Amino acid sequence: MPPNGSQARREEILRLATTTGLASVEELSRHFGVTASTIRRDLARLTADGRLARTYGGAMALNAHPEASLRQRTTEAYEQKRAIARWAAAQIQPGETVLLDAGSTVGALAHELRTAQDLTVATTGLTALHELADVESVHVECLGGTLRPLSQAFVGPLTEAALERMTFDRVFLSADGVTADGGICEADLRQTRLKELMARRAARTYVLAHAAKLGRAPFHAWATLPQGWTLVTDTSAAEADVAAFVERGTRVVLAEVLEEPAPPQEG
Amino acid sequence: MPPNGSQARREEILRLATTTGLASVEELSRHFGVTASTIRRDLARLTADGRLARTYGGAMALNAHPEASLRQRTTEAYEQKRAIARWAAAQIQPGETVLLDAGSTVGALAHELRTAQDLTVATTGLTALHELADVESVHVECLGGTLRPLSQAFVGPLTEAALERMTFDRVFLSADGVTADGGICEADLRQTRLKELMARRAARTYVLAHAAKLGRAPFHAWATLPQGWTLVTDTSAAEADVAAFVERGTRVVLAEVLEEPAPPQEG
DNA sequence: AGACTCTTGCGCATAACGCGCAGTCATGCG
DNA sequence: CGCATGACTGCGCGTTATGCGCAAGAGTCT
Repeated sequence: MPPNGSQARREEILRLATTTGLASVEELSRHFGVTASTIRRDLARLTADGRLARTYGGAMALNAHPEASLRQRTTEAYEQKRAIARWAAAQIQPGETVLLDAGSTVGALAHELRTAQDLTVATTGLTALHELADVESVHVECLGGTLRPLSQAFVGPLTEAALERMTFDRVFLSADGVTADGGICEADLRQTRLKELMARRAARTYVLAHAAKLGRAPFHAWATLPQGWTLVTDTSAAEADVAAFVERGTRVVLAEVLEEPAPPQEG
Repeated sequence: MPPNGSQARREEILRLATTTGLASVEELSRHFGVTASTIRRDLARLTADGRLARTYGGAMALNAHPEASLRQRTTEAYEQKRAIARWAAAQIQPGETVLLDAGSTVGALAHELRTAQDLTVATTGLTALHELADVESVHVECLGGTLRPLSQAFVGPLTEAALERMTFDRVFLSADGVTADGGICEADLRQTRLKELMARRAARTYVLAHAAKLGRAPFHAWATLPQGWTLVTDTSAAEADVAAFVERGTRVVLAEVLEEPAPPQEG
């Protein structure tokens, strides 16, 4: 027997919500033979614990489980990342095969590619995989490998072996930090090594990194890229940062954040 | 300029909801300089289109996009699948390395394994991957390959190549149909070939299929399994169906659906 | 036994909701 | 040019869900 009646009911509510996708207060109330108040209390508690989301007449499952940390990262500097992703998506020609790294900015690119038509996408990241999983018009190849929970990225021998079986028109890399002389900075040596391999398998290499990542070196593993790569950042980048890259012969693109949103005419 | 003022506002609302994660009616009302009624109308429309979910004071993003078809499959015969998954999870010993197929039943198994401690899971399915992506105590290996959107499964040369680099203590396979003489029935020959390979790489093979799948052959691609595999189904299986498997020397397990849920005392 | 915690049901004030009506603006047709 | 049409918005009202306080029941520990 479950430890506690009310606790068990909450778990069951959670289960119903995640499977059915939605559960109304009234339904739940009838199902358990308790008052709507009790159900409401349960839902309030579950919501407070961040385990589901409240809707008007009931509750719904939370996409939740992973991505709590990732989603947060996705939202920060979202406009910049989106602008970068848009520019990157525009570079891709019909019929090409591209390689997408893990990371939120590259994830934003994957989102842009949902509307693409004649395209093959290979990826080492779970984010891109998830973005494109239901898109029938895009051929998706997953390189596989060991999943790193934090970055939602695949690394290791399987990934590298898969890489050796493919080449790409373009590769889009993410980074924890980028410097003009060092290249890409990451937390994990396996990850930097993989990025180097990825760059080597593609005709054109792009690094997608919004302005805040330029000149930053939060970790100590580095990936050096072959000459002729393109840094795609946003217009908020400091001129000095950009200049450092240009001096080294790196092409720098400043993606513009376009202000399509409605007029915020505060009344 | 966007086509229409109200249309643009709705898109913006949607964008705010997906990035911020949540947007209140009042905030939106102030942001756009319109009445709460208008916002409510927008939200109602967006909700009706299935593009976001309504909450009490506002709206929130919908995890939405994938799984529409998959989630539906997940819910049907859910109790049976869960019982099967529980039994399967109980078989796995600490320190083992197991291989999980794609499919909703195996996905339920992956869900059960979220609480496992010392375990390595390899998978050819996106569902299992997603279930275990945020679980730090489980080591996850993705075999990669071509993603089939419908079944959310990886197939093809990359998957097979990755398989050749690993062996497993147990493999848990899904099936569109199972018969005593034919084995596993699937829609795609690549998928059946892969399942055969998977079975060959594991010391023990389990096929997870709820009662409705027994004796069914909805498609015409077949995977034959090596002797000594175990069929895991539920107690609602017809005796004749079960007998057919037992006669052929297949071990059959009937997982019991336990009725822990609250009394459905309809008033 | 008595105090305490947890939980539940009930009643009520409040806030959010949906709906209908009327006014505005742009478009299109006679 | 005038008027009908459709889309959109603001406003008011009745309906509904919500949250809170209070009291009662069940179980536990001292």
